[in-house]
Amino acid sequence: MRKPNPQKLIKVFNNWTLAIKNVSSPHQALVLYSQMHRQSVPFNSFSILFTLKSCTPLRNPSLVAHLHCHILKLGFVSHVYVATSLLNAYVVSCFDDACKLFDEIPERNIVTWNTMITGYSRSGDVNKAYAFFKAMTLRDVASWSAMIAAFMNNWKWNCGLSCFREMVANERLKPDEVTVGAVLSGCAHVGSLGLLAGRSVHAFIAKNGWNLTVEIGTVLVDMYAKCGLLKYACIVFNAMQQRNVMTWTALISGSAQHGYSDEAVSFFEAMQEAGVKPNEMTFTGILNACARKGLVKEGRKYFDMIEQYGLQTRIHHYGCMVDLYGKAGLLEEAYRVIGTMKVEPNVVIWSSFLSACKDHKQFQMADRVIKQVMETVKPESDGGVYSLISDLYVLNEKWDDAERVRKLMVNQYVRKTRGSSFIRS
DNA sequence: CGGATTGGCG
Repeated sequence: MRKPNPQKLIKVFNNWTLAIKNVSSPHQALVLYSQMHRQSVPFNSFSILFTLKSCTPLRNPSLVAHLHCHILKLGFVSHVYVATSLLNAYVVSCFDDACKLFDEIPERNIVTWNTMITGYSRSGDVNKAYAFFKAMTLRDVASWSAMIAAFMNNWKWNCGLSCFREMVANERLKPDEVTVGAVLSGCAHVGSLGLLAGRSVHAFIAKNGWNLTVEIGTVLVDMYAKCGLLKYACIVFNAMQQRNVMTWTALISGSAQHGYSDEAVSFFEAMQEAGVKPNEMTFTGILNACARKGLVKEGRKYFDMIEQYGLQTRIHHYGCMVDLYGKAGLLEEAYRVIGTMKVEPNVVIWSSFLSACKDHKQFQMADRVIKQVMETVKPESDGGVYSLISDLYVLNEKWDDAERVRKLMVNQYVRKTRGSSFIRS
């Protein structure tokens, strides 16, 4: 990896603000920012804006608070752009602080309000987001897109769709790529429930003669694939002029999700032939495909490929492997995978392993992990894994143990979020 | 001289 060199940027631009704008990491931006401070270079709104923007993805509340102090001292809170950018930084790191800041901002504009809609959306309070949306005297395309996304992300996909329809009906508003992107990713999120809506959005795109850009094409492919209409996903995919990793990943993951494992494998191979480099999510998709159909040999090959591509092996990847070996009855292998993990196993991993033990009646294998599972997973945080353990004891005719575990389960009606799909093989 | 905040990472 190349070492960042902020000094060089100053020489290149001979201008602190432009140097900050052109950094490639938040760290570089902060180095330049603190140097400006030390050398008493006067700040302007631009230098603060670029620093904020580059640090926002870090989602570090204390860093944001630190920058907030500087902004207060320099008197830039009254600058709408700076204040809004700061608000956005709080929205993604600490929403409570964002709310406090919003009340203190002396001058707000549409963008400031839009940022709050997204904030409430992210915190799961779609009603509050809608209250803000309604309270606005003027709304632009971004306001509508943010509101639609808020509905979609909070499972109010029918509200999101009627919001989109309302927008389309309004002559003065023109939905753009981001708007339909929000609608379509919402449709994809709810699976086949969103298919009808997704198709109507596709019709909208076609009717208006929009170009099938990479972004639009990818969300369409994702929507159709997640809804189980692989055929339509392929039609869109083939019609696209350009495709990127996300396009391929949408196709692969969608196929895997609906049990089209062989297709997923072919798509993965075709992607490699096309010279597109897979990312971590691509591997989650292809490993998921292998797990569903018991493609052990292929799964192992792809799993090893992750590091060959210089990517990190994430917990999802391990989860797929445990699932793959577990479903195939190779419990010893699954157990070995858990042992080699570089991160702590989570409840998903344990559930997957234990349910494989249950299916294959491998009680002694389950016994090797039960103690550890019960130590790391609290019964109130996940009842599902406790009922699995109890089931295993019952099947093994260890009635006392089964009873002991059952008593630990405080709430048997644990609500579980699950994907919805009517089209499932 | 210039250089701007928001809506979407599948």
